[in-house]
Amino acid sequence: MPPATTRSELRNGGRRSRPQQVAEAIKDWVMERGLQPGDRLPSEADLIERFAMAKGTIREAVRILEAQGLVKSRTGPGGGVFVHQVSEDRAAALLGNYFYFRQLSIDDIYTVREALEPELAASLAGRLDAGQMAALEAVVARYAEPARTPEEERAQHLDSLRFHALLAEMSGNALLRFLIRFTANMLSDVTVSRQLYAPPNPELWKSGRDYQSRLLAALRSGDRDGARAVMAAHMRNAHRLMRAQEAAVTRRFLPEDGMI
Amino acid sequence: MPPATTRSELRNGGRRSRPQQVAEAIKDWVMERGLQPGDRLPSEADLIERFAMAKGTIREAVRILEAQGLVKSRTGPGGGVFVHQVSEDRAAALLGNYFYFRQLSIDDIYTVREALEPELAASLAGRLDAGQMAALEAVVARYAEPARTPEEERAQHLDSLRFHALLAEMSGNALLRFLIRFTANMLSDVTVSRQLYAPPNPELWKSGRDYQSRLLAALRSGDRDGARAVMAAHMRNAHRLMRAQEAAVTRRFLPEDGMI
DNA sequence: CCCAATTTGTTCGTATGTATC
DNA sequence: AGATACATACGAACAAATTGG
Repeated sequence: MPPATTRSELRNGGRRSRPQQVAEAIKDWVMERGLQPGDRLPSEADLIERFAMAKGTIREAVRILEAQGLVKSRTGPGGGVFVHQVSEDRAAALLGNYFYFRQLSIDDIYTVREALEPELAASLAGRLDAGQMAALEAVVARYAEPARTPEEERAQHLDSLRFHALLAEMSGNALLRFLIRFTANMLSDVTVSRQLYAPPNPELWKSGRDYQSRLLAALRSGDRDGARAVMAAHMRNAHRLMRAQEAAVTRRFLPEDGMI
Repeated sequence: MPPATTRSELRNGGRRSRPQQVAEAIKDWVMERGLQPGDRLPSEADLIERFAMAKGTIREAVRILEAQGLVKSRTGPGGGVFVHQVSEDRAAALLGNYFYFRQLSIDDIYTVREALEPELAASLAGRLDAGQMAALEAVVARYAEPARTPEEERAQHLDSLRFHALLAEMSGNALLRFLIRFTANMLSDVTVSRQLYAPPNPELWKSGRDYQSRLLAALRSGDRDGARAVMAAHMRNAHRLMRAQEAAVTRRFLPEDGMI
């Protein structure tokens, strides 16, 4: 943040608009001071004075940061603009926008899942407590019976994606966790909007269930390589089945999370 | 986009500010019409009229979309607000914000790289033309000589990250491409900010070079499994070396007075 | 329950900057 | 160079939300 009443010092490399410059300056200021989520930024009035700019300009700057999920503002006494930790939903939505004009195929997504999911499984082997194992088993129980209609089949498929999301949540690796949940969501967007799901198939259901139970067993017993291998086989199988339904990922902007 | 002069129809789930609602409405409008990059949105004046809102409100809405990389505005005649394809840099920056308060360790990043990079190598085996192979060889040539100073070592390390980024660029899988480049960039951010790089080590240099040349050979000959295996070994080796460096650095910075 | 203070949110009128013809 | 069309910025006033008395 520049000293009071100067609008110089706003490093303007390439014809950036004033709100953009101000947003950058605020971001730098937050970094330099090591501000944490919940910390309050100067009030709008303060910013107007310090940057010597009009209210609208300052507001646009704050909007930029807000759109990126970096700050949050509240009205009223004790209100103001606050540093905010970017939520996972927001980050996923923003990254999803990147792929809006870059059609991803089922193959593209599964190539990444096939690489990441086995590592996740391996990293969790022997590290889950009873509560976590129970939560996983509860999700698996949701498809204890083979689907009889396409709607049930679709619901089970989405449940199995939830299984992977839940597993990811148990990882201590924030990057791996985010990527696995992101890819699973991209995939579930495809199946929902394109109504892309397999017709009821008892044999498929049986093999899927088989993978899940073998995975849970390996996780419980701490069999790292076993968990990895089971998950890898599971992914290859799922990929093969989905490839049959090959379709382009729907073009759709992911909604931002409304409020935290 | 709502019909002219109505501000109803703005689906407001949970207390979103008007600019946010307008931004969402514009986004929906772009989706519904299937607008493409370069297509022009209604002028600011049009938007003011159609949404029946003040200039400032509309401008904040446009800023939100601009901050997300979805639109771009130009002044002057023929100017206006245009649909824009989110750039890779922008997407990477926005995703990077997500990890600002979620410190990633070297281990976290390498776990993902170890999973993804071998798949990239496998997918490219036998699919690169002469020009692409030449480009890769040119980058490798940049560290033809072992580094003699820590600065040279660091420069070579960054060059090798560029090698991976270049390789990623050749993938037809937009998701894999993005993720590999993103992880490589995160890694170089971490190593730079923590000044985390190995001291000159001819043996390390030799093994790194060995991996690269074996990888290029496998890529040229179309040896899919060979490329995957070489890259996997390369990643494991790099991970091991970086982990040692990280441990060394943190040890060096251990406080002498009991502070964290 | 109402009132007052505080802070962000919205509006309008006007002026300036910028690119095209 | 001048006219035109567009975004950009300013400033003052008013509205809404939240907190505390």
